[in-house]
Amino acid sequence: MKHYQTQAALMKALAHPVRLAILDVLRRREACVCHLEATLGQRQAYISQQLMQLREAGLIDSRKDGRMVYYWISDGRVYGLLDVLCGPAPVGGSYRADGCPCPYCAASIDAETIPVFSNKENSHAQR
Amino acid sequence: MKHYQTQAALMKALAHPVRLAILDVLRRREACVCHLEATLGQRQAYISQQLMQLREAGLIDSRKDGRMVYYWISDGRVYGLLDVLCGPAPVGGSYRADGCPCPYCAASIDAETIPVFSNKENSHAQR
DNA sequence: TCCATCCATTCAATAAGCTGAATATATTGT
DNA sequence: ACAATATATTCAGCTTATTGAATGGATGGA
Repeated sequence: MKHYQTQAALMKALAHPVRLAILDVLRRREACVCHLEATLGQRQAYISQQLMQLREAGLIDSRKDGRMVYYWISDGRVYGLLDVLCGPAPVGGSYRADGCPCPYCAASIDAETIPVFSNKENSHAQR
Repeated sequence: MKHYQTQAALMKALAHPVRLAILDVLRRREACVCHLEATLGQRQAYISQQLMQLREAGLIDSRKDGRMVYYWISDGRVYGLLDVLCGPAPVGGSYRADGCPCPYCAASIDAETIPVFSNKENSHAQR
C-alpha cells in the first residue's frame, strides 16, 4: 500500500476556507499581507497565522521588501487543485484592494504588466 | 468575498491517508468493503467509519448486493483532484485482492470487461 | 530618536477529528 | 432456527485544529 501521508497533509493545508481564499488570491499574483487583509476582510494576525500554516506545509514562500512581505504559491500542485475546486483563475484585470498601501494597489497595476515586482517564476511549471 | 466553505469541506474529507487510499481504489472501479479491507490492510470497522465520512461529504455512493455493499465515487471533482495528487489512475489489469470474497476478485475480472456489475456511470462526466 | 506601520508569535479556551473497542444489523446457507 | 459472514454504528479517550486576544519585532519616515 502506498503512502498517502504527504498527499493528506497537502489536503489538510487546503481544508480551511480562509486558507483557500488566500491561495485563490495568490494564484493570480504574489501579494503582501496587507493586501490579503484588505481583500479577505480578516484581521492581520489571523491572516498571518494561516500564512504560517501554508508555509509550514510548503505551499507558499515569501520575500521581504521594505516593510511588506510578499507571498506566492511555491507548490505547483496548488494550481491544479484550485482549478478543480474553484475553476480556472481569472486572467488580467486591475485586482486592486481598497485600503491596501502596497505598490500593486497604489498604482492599480495590471497583473500581467509588472516589470518591477514579478521576479518569481509563477508559470505553474513547478512541482 | 466568495464562500470557500464547501470547497474546504471537500478538502477536509480528503485530508486523511486512509480516505485517500480508499478513493484511489474506487477511482478504478466500484468496490465492496471487504475488497477495501483486503487491499488496504485495515480493519473492517475502520474502513466503514471512513466510508461513512466520505458518504456524508457526498463523495461516494453505495448500493447493496446480497451481503456486500459496493461503493463508488459520486463526485466528479474527486477524479481531477486525485489526478493532481496521485497522478493519473492506472487503466486495465486484474486488480484482485487476496482474501476478498467478492465476485470481482473471485473471478479475477478485468476492470474493463464487466457486463454484470458495472451499472453506475463511472465515466467521470458527473458534476 | 520617536512614532507609525506592517508583520509575526504566543497563549488559552473551545471545538473538532482520530481510532480502538465493543456491539448491532442484515443476509445467506444449512 | 441457527450459525457464519459482511457491514454499520456507537462510545470514549485522546490528540489536534481553530481562533480571539495580546504582544513582540522590524522597518521607514519625520
